[in-house]
Amino acid sequence: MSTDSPADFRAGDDSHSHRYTADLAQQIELRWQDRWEAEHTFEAPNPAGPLADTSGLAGRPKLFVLDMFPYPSGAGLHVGHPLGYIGTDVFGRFRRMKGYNVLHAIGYDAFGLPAEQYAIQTGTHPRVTTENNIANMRRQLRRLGLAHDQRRSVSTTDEDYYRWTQWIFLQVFNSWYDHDLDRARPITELLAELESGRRTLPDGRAWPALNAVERREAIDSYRLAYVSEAPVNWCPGLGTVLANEEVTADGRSDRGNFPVFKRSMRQWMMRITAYADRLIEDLNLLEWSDSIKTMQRNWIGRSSGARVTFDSPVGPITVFTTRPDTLFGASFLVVAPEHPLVEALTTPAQAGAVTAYRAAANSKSDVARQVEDRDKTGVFTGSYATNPVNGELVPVWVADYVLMGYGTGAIMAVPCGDQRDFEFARKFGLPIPAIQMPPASWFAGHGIDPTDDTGAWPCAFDGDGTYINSVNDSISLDGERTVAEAKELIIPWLVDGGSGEGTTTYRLRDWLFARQRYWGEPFPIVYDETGMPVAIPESMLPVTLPPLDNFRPAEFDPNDASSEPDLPLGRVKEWATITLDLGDGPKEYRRDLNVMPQWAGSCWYELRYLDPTNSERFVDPEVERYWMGPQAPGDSGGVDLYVGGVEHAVLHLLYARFWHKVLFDLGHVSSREPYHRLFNQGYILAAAFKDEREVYVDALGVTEEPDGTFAFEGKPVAREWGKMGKSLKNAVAPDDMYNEYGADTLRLYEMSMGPFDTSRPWSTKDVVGMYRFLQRVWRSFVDENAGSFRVVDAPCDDATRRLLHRTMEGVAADYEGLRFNTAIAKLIELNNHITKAAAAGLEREVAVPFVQMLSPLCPHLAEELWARLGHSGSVTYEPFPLPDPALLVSDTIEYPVQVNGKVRARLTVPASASVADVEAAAIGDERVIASLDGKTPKKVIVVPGRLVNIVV
RNA sequence: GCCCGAGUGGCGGAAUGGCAGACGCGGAGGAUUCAAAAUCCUUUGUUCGCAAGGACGUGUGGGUUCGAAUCCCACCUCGGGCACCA
Repeated sequence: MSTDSPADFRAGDDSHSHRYTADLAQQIELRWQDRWEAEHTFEAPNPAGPLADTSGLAGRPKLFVLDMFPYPSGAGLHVGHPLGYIGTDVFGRFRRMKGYNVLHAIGYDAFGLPAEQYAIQTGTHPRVTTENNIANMRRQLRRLGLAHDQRRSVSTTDEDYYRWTQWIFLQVFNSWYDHDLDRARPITELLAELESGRRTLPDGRAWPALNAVERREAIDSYRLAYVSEAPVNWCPGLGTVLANEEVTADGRSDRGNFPVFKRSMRQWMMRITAYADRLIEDLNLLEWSDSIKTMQRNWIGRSSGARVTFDSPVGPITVFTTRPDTLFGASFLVVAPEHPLVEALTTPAQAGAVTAYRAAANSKSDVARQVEDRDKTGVFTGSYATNPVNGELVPVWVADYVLMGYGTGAIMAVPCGDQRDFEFARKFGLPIPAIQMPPASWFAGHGIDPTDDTGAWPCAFDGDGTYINSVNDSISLDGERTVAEAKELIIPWLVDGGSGEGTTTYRLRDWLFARQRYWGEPFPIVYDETGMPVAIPESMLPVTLPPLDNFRPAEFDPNDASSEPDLPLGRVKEWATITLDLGDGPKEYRRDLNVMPQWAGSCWYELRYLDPTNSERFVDPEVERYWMGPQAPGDSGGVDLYVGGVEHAVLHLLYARFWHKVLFDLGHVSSREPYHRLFNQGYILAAAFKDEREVYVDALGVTEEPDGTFAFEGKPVAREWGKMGKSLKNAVAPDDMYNEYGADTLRLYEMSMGPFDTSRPWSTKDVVGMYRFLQRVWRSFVDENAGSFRVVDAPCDDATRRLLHRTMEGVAADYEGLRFNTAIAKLIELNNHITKAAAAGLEREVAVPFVQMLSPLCPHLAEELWARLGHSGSVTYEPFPLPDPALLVSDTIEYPVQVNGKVRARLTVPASASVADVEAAAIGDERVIASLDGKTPKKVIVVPGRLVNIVV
């Protein structure tokens, strides 16, 4: 038997000419999709500007629901992609019926590496492939019946769009971070402060004493977007540098899995580190899952501690530590091989060893340093530094377990309290003085007797213990106190003595923003004769991407760390220079030849959805305030519901929050955060099959053998599960599902598979369950043989009415909580009841709310039935049915009666029965008496409305 | 190693302190059909029993409770994130 092949499940023709078949579904669906478009059904009015229609707003609360910005793939959509889109569509449609003005749109994140690589593969210009791919994706999404406002469907590659991406870049470029006010401000205000003398430069130079070039350099050093020579991630395999966030833990590109090398290069950076604290603090304002918040906090990696200065013969060495309370236990220093003082520290006797060690460390990639050798290596420099708490001379070592990129690139080693230092000290025979006495439990846990002789310790001790040996003339930490208490004692002492200060460091680095590729937004920047960047005037935006036939990047050996970036835009000689008059007469300028990373366009797209046709501003402030403004004092504002996969936990979500905060600081938006509520939907997984060469075979061609094994073309293959996609050869196209079952069935199936936030395996053979459900629904309304409408005006019976109203209550709550799978189960139960109860015809009082409840999930079928019920308009804005509270409570209650927790009988009593009545009835029940077997009940628990439990 | 999340029938899942397995797939039996597909009806956790009915059952072991899939502790397995970050 073949598995997962749509052809095997094709709904066949049959003699019932009025049955709900795939063909009928298709007719209905296409008809309603055309009508929605013609009637502009899903266009959401703005409060101002070209999309304004204030009559449509009257009294409606707003809802902005958003899907993560999709990349229009050349392979088209598979059924895994629309899972989130269907969920947001159902929710949006439900809220429309609850009276909301709902903004739901989707656009295209079409710049970037994948689009360029696809173009290279197909030998077609990315402009062409991108447009084709977008057209195909629009077609596929339209066929799903999503209630999107088409007017708002932007693409990052549209000149009207990237003009504003460049404009925002200039806002960032023309801003600086005022740490006193804790917000970004225009660079012009900085200039004014420096000129007036209200602010002085950090290095103490006087502003009037600087020449014009020095002044520009000083200003440039404040900008939120700046060019700097710094270690970057160079990826020859992709021909570009990458942001830290785009490099995996094992030192490879997250796209393409190519090796990445640390190299020093001059590159554009964005000062996201200025926002590190706010990016952490404002997480508290957001409705995001704890796991995503934790991932962001971890990525930013804030740790508080102290900088402590150790004097040395060649000058002070500053170390960063999170445990200044352990200073008395610092028995040596370790500096990174790249530390600037290494050369000076090295004594002639040690020169050979140090030079060799540095060379070896340098030749190893970061990957090798971090992954291959966890075994500690290092060499002594020959020099000693002075521990400020006790004046002891401690040796200074060089070791590659200390990273130049974190803290100060130098550490004080406290081997008794830090496992890495402990291992290092053990290996090189360095002293391990104890400065804390661990609790007895710690010794017991390691099976040794308590001792302050660290020679007996199996590992370092990290925690609260009794401080010992931590005394000098002016301070004592000795005695029982927590780590936090000890830190509070030592930091003021360090400050008083001028040997240290409390400080905070971050793992987060500034965002490397330039890419040496073709398919991206050009920088709106030129360089003059000084080589310093100059902004292109806003009036000249957009800086359009020049046409280029040979847009391929130079091909490098992915392992060639010494290769140099080759900028495709540099090939357009006539574009690379430009004559401009920027106020001092026409001059020739060199253009910036980098392009922006793909993240740029997705950092602000939700704002453009709000006001896509505005040619004056990136978004009208009134429109932004309406859709995204804070809803109450202290509210962050932002998108009401943002749905997407968890893979953007740090990349997109961190960058977009950063840009949004800059725009907020500059007064361009009223919301502090772009995405108020984030919901991570699960993925659709699918079986993938590998043959004996470990190569994936087309899953559609795999058959299941009677013994439960799998075969492809007669040969055995092994099954595994993975995200649906091209690389695993297990993609199922939505187009096939529309053809075999219709879009409503596909929507229903995807929503019924499981909870919205968990991943679930796709199973084409299961789709038929939802198809049968819709056939039964149709059959309830339409006579399959005659084609006549079965809805009658007679009232329904009491049991049906009660079930109907319970369903109204439950389905509404499920939609609101994004529990679409249980909402569907409730609708199926109601329909299963109807098919038995309404044999003579379906009562209108059931039919009307049933269609309304079904419509968010299956809008096409619902519209069709709604029309047959006699309505001329769409069901989209009909109020969602409200249950009658009186019908939600019943006259009688059935109590299960347990004896010692096991159900032994059932008891039906009037709802008005008192606890005592229920208890008496339970004890008197003959089945209960039989179960008691003559024993006397010790206790009888009656939970009103739930059950009775008798304890013997 | 550290931090999250999850383990329930043959399968996807429901129940978040109160009748375990809603709903769907698959299986079994039946209706329809010349036959099949499709569709419809009945049934379907395991096990003992002719039956009535009983026993067992939510990864494992313990605990709290009248009562635990649900809460607590320990462990096992799987998935995700971070990882020489001082």
